[in-house]
Amino acid sequence: MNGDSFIKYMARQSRSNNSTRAAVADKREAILRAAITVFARNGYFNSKVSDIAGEAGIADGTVYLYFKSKEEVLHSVFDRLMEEMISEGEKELEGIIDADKRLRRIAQLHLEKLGSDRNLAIVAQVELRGSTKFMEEFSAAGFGQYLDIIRQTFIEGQKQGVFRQDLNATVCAKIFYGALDEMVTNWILSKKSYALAPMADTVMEVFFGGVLKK
Amino acid sequence: MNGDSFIKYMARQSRSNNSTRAAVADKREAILRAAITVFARNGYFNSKVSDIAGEAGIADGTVYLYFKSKEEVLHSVFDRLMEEMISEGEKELEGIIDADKRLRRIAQLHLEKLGSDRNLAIVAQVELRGSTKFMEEFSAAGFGQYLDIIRQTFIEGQKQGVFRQDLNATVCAKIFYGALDEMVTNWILSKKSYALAPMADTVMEVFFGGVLKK
DNA sequence: CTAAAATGAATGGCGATTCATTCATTAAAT
DNA sequence: ATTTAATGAATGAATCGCCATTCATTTTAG
Repeated sequence: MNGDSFIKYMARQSRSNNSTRAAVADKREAILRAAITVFARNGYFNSKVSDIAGEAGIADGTVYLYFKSKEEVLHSVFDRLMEEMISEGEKELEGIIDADKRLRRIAQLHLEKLGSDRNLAIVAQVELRGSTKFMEEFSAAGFGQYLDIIRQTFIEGQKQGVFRQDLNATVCAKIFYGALDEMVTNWILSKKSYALAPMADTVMEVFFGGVLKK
Repeated sequence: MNGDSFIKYMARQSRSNNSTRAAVADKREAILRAAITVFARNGYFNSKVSDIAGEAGIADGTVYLYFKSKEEVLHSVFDRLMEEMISEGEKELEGIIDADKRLRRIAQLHLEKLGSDRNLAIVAQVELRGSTKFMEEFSAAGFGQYLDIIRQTFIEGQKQGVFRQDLNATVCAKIFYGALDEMVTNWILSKKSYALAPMADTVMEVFFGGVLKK
């Protein structure tokens, strides 16, 4: 009748396969994925909880069995993203000693991560900045931590003697992050479809060598 | 009784002093200023029209005599800002020939403009990005134009032989803009109060020369 | 059969927008 | 000059639709 039936049927099927704990995690996961899709499409404030539920193939009320409020859903999206970016980053960087190589790897990972999920990128770029309230919470938490990793890496590079010592590490970290961030923003806005990750090379080229002819 | 009387009295006074046209412009202006203050404090979606009216010292309904809707108020804020940045920029750049000097001046103007009005900067950085809808409208209009001026300047620099010719002008323009943008974002989020404009120097230093030790 | 999970209709509050009314100002009439 | 009428800007209480959240009922699982 209303077209939901197939989705709902599949949801029941998959639930019945799993242990309770796994099923709970799955459903949370499904709601988060649905939320990312819906938020990316309409923005947080224009998205209805019923949209998220519909996208996830569940009833409106079910969302509230897994999240306290609509706002908590958005929070959870960010929490998980920052957690993933930082932990995946740490693992990837483990073996790399040279600060310049580390920075290059961070740039690649950053663009790979967001370039691999356009909806997630939209939510991250758009909604995270969508309210100063959220920004303040995040600049104090995940985002500040992320920027700090870049800053520390830069300072390391200065100690290693590969980076100019006359430059302020904090500002350089912001320039580095800002450049990457702009690549992502333009990528999500662009009508053309192109790969995001390769742009890391040009960013590093400029960040390391500058644009002036020698 | 309700504390409005003085403000309302002044409003009436000022109306009676001016020609109708000037009075209309003034009131529009007052509403826009109030909106910038309120949007900066609460974000667009959390701001009520009655908040804006209250901040402007007028009745709720009066807002609708000057703007079709709440959304149009936000739009007008952006329209005016982009218009100002581009026209002021063009005027300032008139006498400057060298592309590197032009870019430096653009960076200074950008940070001076937003650094001189924190509330405006908050609305520009946060709300403009706060919905894909707005972003799309603006990347097609004012913002795209702004980025293009930077790109053209870069290409000019390549022709003049001051910038490396092996770099993609579009990407370099984005890096340049992204770096500036990040300075502004961090500035509005920071609890510390510092001057934004001087950071243009460090940005140019890195953008021109890179961070690697020669 | 019992407990847990899911449902979705109903609720309640909020806030953008409207519009009947007020009132200062200006124009017209005497 | 004084009174009267017309104007339209401004008001703010009332409206109306929307949507987050709740909860009585139903379905599923063990």
